[in-house]
Amino acid sequence: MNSAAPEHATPEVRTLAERVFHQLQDAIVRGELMPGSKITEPGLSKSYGISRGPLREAMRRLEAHRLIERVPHVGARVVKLSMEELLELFDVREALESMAARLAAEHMTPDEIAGLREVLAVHERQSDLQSGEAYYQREGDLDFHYRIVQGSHNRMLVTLLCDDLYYLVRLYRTQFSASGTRPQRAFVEHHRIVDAIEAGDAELAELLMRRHVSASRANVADRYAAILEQQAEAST
Amino acid sequence: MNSAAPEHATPEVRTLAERVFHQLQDAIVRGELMPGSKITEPGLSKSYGISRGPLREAMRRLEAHRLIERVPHVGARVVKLSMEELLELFDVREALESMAARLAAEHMTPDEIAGLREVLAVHERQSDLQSGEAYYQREGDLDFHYRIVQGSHNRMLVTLLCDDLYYLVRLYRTQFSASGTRPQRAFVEHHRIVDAIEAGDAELAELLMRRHVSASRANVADRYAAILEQQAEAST
DNA sequence: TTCATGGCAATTGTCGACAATCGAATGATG
DNA sequence: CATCATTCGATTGTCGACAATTGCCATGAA
Repeated sequence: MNSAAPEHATPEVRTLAERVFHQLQDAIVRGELMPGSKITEPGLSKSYGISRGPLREAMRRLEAHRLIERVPHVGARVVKLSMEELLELFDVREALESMAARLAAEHMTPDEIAGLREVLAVHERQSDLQSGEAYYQREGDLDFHYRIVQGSHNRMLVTLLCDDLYYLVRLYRTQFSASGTRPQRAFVEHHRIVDAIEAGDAELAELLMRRHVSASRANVADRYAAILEQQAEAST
Repeated sequence: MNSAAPEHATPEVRTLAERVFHQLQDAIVRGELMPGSKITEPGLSKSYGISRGPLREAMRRLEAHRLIERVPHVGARVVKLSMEELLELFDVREALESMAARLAAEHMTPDEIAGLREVLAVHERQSDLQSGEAYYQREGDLDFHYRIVQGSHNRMLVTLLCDDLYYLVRLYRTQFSASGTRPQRAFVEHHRIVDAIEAGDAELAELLMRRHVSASRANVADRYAAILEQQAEAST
């Protein structure tokens, strides 16, 4: 019908509910629907031009992916993670992605490793540019982690991380992006992880990924503390 | 305090969809709806005496919890894990629960640790009985893991394991229950994990839990191999 | 026999309307 | 003036009916 929307590589849109689900997912991750804002069924129903049936189904899927929170008879609102919950998310990532790195070192194919190196090469070119850092921090980093998770060849792991948790990560990536020398260090860590995977050193890959995610978590925590302090100063 | 039976008798059933969701969840875990069997909306709608609206919502939630699989315009069927996927599930558990044990050692309160010891005591009394083993293998073990996960005080972790993955684990627990001396060894491992948690030794708790889940995985794999061999013999 | 094809029944997707429930504004009362 | 009960509006939960798509089965030809 009206295919004016910038649909890029839409995965399986065989039904209205699927389409509006992806649209809402994108709207939330891009920040168009701000965290904590309330969303009503009639409102979205009108703005998207569909009935409440498919919309409810889409919202149910968003709830399953933890992008919105619903309470019966009250309504739904876009998820708003507290700093505690954001750090908890990093703990889960640390556990899951270190396991993924271990499995990737054991099961990744040469083709997949080559693709991983290509991602690193792209990052290197991007990081030469000043403006490249923003991209690297925002989406490029996710590409790297995506590939390793998929390289684990563990469907359960892929579903949990790529389908469920990474949308949450993307939601807060812009807010607490890496700072200072963190991007450069992260880039080096990425290289070492790939080296370990290519060498088939599962234990090392696991250890490096664990430290990588842990360092990323610490960076976010530091940045949050800095923001808090700055706000405290400003209010005096 | 409450009995060791994992009857989360707090269904908090404020809506029809919630109720039929829990009913279906129970029916699947108890084996009344066999894995791989197809379920139709009109069928369940009639048998549960509700409209298709709430039923679809319940099925959406079941899909989110990975207890059923749906394909658009075709239908839904109860999930049927292959042995590969079951072992993948154990890998995820190993990563998540070892992290949970580490966090539990750091954050568990004395009260929670006391409750954990009480669970072990119940298990010891049960394992004295011959018939107790069955209980221990089936549900009692889950109690132990439940409490440690909740002791991590990490909401993300609790949701992922208790709300999502443990129902899958329960589905296949009856099929590949522990065998031989495994129950006794598992019991000893449980004790050592609690000791580590009580001592606040996070690293040790993490290591022990990792090995515990890994051993459990190996036991399932062995049992599966034995069953395969047995079937091969019978067919000759 | 085997394969393609057309129609048919069943199931899923979608819609609009009605009923149940909640939150907030309003007014009464100490 | 503060507190509480009540009413009202809006939103969510539920239902039945219609349209779209799928899989099956019979029919016929190579």
